[in-house]
Amino acid sequence: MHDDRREGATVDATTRPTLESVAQRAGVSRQTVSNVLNAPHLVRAETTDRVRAAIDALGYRPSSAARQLRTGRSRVLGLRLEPVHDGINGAVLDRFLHALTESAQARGYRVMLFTAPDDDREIAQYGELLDTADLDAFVLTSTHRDDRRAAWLAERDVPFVTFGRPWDPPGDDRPAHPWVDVDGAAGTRAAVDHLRRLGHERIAYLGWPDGSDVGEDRASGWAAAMVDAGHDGGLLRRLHARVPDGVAAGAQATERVLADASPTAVVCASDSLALGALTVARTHGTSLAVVGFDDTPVAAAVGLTSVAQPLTEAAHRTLDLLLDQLDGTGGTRSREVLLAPHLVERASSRTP
Amino acid sequence: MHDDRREGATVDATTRPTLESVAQRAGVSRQTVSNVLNAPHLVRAETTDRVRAAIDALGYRPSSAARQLRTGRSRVLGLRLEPVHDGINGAVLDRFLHALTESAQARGYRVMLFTAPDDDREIAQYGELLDTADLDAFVLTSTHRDDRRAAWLAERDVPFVTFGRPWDPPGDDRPAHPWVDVDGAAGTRAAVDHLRRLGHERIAYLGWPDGSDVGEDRASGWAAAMVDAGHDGGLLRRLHARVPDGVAAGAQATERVLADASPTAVVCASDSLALGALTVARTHGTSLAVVGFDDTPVAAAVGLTSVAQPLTEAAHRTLDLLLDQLDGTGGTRSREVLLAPHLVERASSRTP
DNA sequence: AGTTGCGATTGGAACGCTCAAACGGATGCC
DNA sequence: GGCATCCGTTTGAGCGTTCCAATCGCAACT
Repeated sequence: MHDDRREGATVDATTRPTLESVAQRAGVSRQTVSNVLNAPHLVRAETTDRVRAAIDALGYRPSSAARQLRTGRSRVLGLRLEPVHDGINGAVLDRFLHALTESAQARGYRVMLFTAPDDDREIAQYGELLDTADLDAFVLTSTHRDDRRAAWLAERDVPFVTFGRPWDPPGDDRPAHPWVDVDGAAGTRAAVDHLRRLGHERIAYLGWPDGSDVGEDRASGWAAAMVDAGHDGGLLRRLHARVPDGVAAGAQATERVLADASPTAVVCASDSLALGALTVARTHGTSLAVVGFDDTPVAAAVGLTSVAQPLTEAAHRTLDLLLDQLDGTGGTRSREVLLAPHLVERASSRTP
Repeated sequence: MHDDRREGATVDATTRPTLESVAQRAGVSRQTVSNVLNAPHLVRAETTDRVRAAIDALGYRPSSAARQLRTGRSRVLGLRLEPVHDGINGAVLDRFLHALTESAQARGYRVMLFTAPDDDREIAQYGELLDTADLDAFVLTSTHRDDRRAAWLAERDVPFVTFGRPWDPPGDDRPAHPWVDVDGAAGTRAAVDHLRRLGHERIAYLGWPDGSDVGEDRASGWAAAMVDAGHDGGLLRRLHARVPDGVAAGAQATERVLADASPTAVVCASDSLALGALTVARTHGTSLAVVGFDDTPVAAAVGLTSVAQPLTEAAHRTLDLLLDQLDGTGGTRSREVLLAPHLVERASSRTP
C-alpha cells in the first residue's frame, strides 16, 4: 500500500480535501462523513470503517472556519496577557499559561491571546473577540474586588472560569461563577508547620500592606498556625511586617523585625520578599530560616524553600470547569476548586 | 440622537448584524458594504458615509469565520510555547510573547498558541494548524543548527519569521528566510566597554560550554573587546570560564577564575551565572564587578547590571517582516534584522 | 397485504463573507 | 446619434461545514 493521496476522482493534488471529496471516495454522502466525525452512533460500523479509511487516505482535516461559521463555535479560548510584570513573581501567570495551553491542546481547544491595559478595555476586547472571532470561552486571571469582568460575561452567558476566587464580600449580590484558586492560607500554614518541625518557635511573617486579598489570605494562614502553636496576640503583631513587594523592602523589613522580635525564621508572601530576607540572613551571618512563596525560578536558583502553587493542576481543573460549560457534560462536579499548594524544601529553611 | 440599535427593518435585537442587515439599513447592497470595509477607494464618499453610519448604528463587526472561509486567511499568527523553562532566563521568551501579542493586536492580528515537545511535533502542529485553522503565519523561536522547521515552512510557502538568526554554517544550501535577532556580541562588548570605563582591566567571562551558538556569539563579543583593549591570548584563555548555566555553577566557576586569574570584573552569559558570581563577590567581600545578560526580573531585584535585549522592538520588527509577507506591501525593507542590546547599569558593576 | 416504526443515509438549505462578472448611467468621442 | 469608456454599484455563486426534513430499506405488527 503505497502512499498515494491523490486518487480521488475530481480531486487534484493542490486542493485541500473536503467532506465532499472524502464522501466521494468512500461512496457515501457528505453528511455521512460528517456524522462519522461528529455523531458516530448514527452510522453503521461498516460504513464508519470505509469513511475512516477515506479520511486517512486523503489526509482530510475539517476546516474550523466552515465549522465555526455553521455552528458558531470555534474551540478557541481567550486569555488576557497582562502587562509585563515587574518583580520576580510575575512568572506565575506565565507558567499557568503554559499549562493551560497544553491542557487545552490535549482536549482539542486552542488558546488565543489578547492584551488590555485595564478591566474596561479587557471587557471591550471580550466584545470584539466574541463578535469577530466567536471565541467559546474566556479564562480570567487576577480577580479582585469589584471585578466587573465576571458580571459582564455572565450577563451575556459567555462561559468562563476565573483563576482566582471571587474576592467580593459575601453580602454582595454578584452571581456565583466557577473558579479555580490556590489556597494561600494553607500554603503559609504548611510553611509554619515545616519550620516548627525543624524546631522554630518565633516565626515571623513578611507580608504586603493591607488591601490585597491574596495578601490577607496568605497572612491568615500564618497567623492561624501561630495561634494554634499557642502564640499570643501581642507577640504575633510584632512578628508581622507589612511592606510593599520587592527585594530591598524585604531586606529592610527583615532587619526591623529581627531587631524588634528576634525571630529565628520568617515566612514571606512572595519570593521577592524572601530573597530580601535571605540576603540579610546570609550577609549578617544571622541564623534565620526563610520560606518564600510561589516557587519562582529564582527560588530554585538560590536555594530558597518556597510554597509552590500547583499550576499544572490549576490549569487542568480550569479546563475541566470550562468544558463542563461548553460540552454541557458535567454539572455534577463542584464549580469551585481550591487547590492546596505544597512546600518545596531547599537550603534556606535548613539553617544550621 | 438616542441609542436605538434595533431599528433595522427585518433585524431583531438578538441577531448579530451582518453585511446584509447593514446594507439594508444603508439602502445599498451587501457588496458595497463589504467594499467600504475592504476596498474604500471603490465607493463614492457619500455612500461611504451612509454605510459607515449604518455600521456604527448597528454595531456591526465582520465575522472572521465567514471571511476566513471565503478568503483562506485568518489574521492569526501561530507561536509555539516551549516547555516550561527552568532557570532564570526562560522568562525572555515570555516577555517576547507579551510584546508580540501587543504588537499583533495593534495591527489587527491575533496570536494563537500551541505546544510541542520537539521540532518534529512542532512541524506536525504546523500542518494541523494550517489545515484546520488556516493560520496565516508563524513565529519561530529558539533557532538552532539543523533546524528543519524553517525549511518545512518555506517549502510550503507559509510565511514565517524566526526570532533568532539561522545558525547553520554559511556553506549550507538552506534558503534564506527573514529573521530578527539580538546581537549578543554587541551586548558583551558593551559590558566590557562599560567596565573598562570604570577602570577595570582584567575582565573575566563566564560562558557556557561549547556547542551553543548563542553562547559563542556572546563570548565572541567579550573576546573581541578584550583583544581591542590589548589583552594577550594566554591571559584571555585563563579569564574565560565555560560552565553549564546555573547559579551554583556560576559561583564555583567564579571562585576558580578568581583564584587563577584574579579578575576585578566578570561578564556573564546569563543572569543565572551572574547571580552565582554576585553571591561569591558579596559573601567573600571580594571587590568584583558583575554584569549579567538578559536583564531578567532577578537582575532588577538584586541590583545586577545586565545586558537587556530590546524585546519590544524585536517583537515589533518581527511583525513588520511578517506583514511584509502577508500584505505584500514591503519587499524593500531588509529581511534580516539584528538589534543591539543595551546595558542596564545597577549596583553590581559599581564596585567601590 | 397494508401499515407502522425504526435505523441508516441523503439532499437541500443556510451560516456570512468575498470573488468575478454583469450592469446602469454618465461622459467622451467620432 | 451611435458607440466605446469609465465609475460606482449590484447580482450570482461558492467557500466547507452542520442543521433539518425527507427518504429509503427492512422488520415487525396488525
